[in-house]
Amino acid sequence: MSEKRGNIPRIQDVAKMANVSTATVSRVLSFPDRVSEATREVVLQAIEKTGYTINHSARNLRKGGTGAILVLLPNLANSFFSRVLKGIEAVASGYGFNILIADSQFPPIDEATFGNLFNTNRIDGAIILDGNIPRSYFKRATRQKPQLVFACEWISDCAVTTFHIDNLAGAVMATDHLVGLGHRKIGHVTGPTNNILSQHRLAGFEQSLKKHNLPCPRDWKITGDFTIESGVKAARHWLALPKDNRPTALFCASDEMAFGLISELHQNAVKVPDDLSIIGFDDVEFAAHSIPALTTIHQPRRRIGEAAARALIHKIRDAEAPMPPQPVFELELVLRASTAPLPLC
Amino acid sequence: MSEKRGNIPRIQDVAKMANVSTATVSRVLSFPDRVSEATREVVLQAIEKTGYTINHSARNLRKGGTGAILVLLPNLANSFFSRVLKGIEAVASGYGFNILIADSQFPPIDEATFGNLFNTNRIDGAIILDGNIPRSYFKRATRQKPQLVFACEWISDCAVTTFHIDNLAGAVMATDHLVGLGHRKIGHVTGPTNNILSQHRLAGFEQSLKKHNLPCPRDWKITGDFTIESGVKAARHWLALPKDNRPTALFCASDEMAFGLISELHQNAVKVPDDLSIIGFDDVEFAAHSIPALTTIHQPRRRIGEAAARALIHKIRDAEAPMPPQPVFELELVLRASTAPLPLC
DNA sequence: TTGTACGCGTTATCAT
DNA sequence: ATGATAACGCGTACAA
Repeated sequence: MSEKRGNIPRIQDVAKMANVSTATVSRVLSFPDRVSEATREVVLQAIEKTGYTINHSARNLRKGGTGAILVLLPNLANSFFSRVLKGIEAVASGYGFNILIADSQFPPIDEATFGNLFNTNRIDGAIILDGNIPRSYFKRATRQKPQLVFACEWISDCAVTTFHIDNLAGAVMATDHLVGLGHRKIGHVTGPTNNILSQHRLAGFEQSLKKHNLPCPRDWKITGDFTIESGVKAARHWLALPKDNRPTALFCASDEMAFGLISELHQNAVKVPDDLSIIGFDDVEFAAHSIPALTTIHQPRRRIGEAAARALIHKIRDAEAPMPPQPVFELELVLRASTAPLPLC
Repeated sequence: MSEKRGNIPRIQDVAKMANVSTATVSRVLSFPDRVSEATREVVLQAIEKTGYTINHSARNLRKGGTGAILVLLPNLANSFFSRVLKGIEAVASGYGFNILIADSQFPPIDEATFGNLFNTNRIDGAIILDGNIPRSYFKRATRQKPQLVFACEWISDCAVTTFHIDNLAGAVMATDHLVGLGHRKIGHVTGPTNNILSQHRLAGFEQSLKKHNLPCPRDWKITGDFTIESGVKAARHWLALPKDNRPTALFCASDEMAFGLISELHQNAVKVPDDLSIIGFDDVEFAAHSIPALTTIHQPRRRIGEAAARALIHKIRDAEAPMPPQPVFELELVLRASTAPLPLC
């Protein structure tokens, strides 16, 4: 009860109560092994009694770190990312790191804001889930750069560790599925053109079609941007196509777009999957409960977040140490009700 | 270019370059007014040239704060909360605060973890979005308690500022809507029994029925827990009710439950709204694009988050200052396709 | 194994 | 208006 200073207990108070030096208390906290059983016991009790907890500002100042990591994601309101974030949060908080969150797309982040965030004086490292941050942002940032890891998305030709699924393979799986159902006219609703995921998924789509000797006119590749709204627009695009020559199946680069698409088609009395088969990508929560339930490609969002966080913390602790091998994230085709065999007639 | 120490520029480097003392540099940063126009100019240039950025650990240590706020939410993977979080993030980062995120329900937070988080040595304040944190957790926490604000949910009889909509009024709006459509047999799918929101929404539901002299048998109040899965279960409950005496309309305490409900009904060939009208609560993203589009009560999630964050920061800056008046969050009945007039036959 | 003493980078206080 | 300097609380050489 005899602490100084507004009664918030400091390491000194513990030291006094335990009749040891502050150094010993510190050691008990950081390297319990370097302290004798007996004194450790006493110190631990004193900590308990005083209610002492470490002052992170002081520790970080002393150690030259911040104890914080930045998570930069395109859109916090998107449930896909919040799942990844959950994985990150779980491991980061386990290691005692704070999380700094920032949106990069809504609204778009400018260079000044980015520089302000991506700064050794604020964070020890960053997990970036947006592959469209301009390269120049990184170059101009402070000379001393925090550790960096990409997740889900990434910047090509950039020697930075990244954690993501094999998007091309996933797109092949999805397209193969449609082909397997007998569809011959297959279209694709893409993500934003400049997005790396869009590009890989488009490539997978094209690779599958080529493998099966199937054509894909320009008109059947509809540009979207991953959002529900762009799915709605894609539906209008499809509706405007000539009835005798339009896709009987569509591969959407995101579940969200598939939802928008199906919803708008429904407004126009087009039945999924009877009139048109639709497959999505991601397997968000809602895919299992939409009407019709959405066939899609599942990716382990949470595990990706966890892996990225673990790797980043590893880097922060020892920048030189070799990275542990990157896990392979398994993909899974989840069969539900939005795809069906091509009617024979 | 002549900084010491691993070339990360410190306030001293700026001071030297500008030929002033460190104190002056500090003042330029914190109280520009207390410095002459001329020197301010020089210092600003020096800051620019050196690429100096503030060291938050040092500042926080000196100031006796942490620069971080905790956001404790029931489930990060729930899109309702991620929207609120977005509002919080926007204002917190604007004021230079870091955000510490933690899940309180998945998995349930234990007292030790909570105490570890809710600690003046780690955070300056907390925004709690979970009304089911046991009171004892707060009592036992460190004597020095961080500032606290509730949002969305809250603990009753607790003299803590909270930001939330009028849930009872919202429930009345929803139920009145069903009554207005001619429904006389109206049921309710509740949230978890111990949840404050569930209780208020249930109260609103009952109040509206009473006002209209409508009965509500026990069987028509179905206990859920806000999740999609509990909506599915509610559907099975409804299906098991006698066909000649079951609700023709259902008010769901969350959109998620409404989705699960509709999805499961669809599996069983029950048509919404033809066979059963359904209204939700929250107006999450997806409500506008589900099939059928969901009639629901809209609440301004992002604004709630912003208001809570602003209030908390206000408290942190000056604990004694009177709180600004709490904004009134407007509710809105959003009419879509999941509710319809009771058929006359 | 333990204690002493200094420094981490900043800001508040007190001078000037 | 500006400068010198003493804290802030902790970790870690180094000495004992």
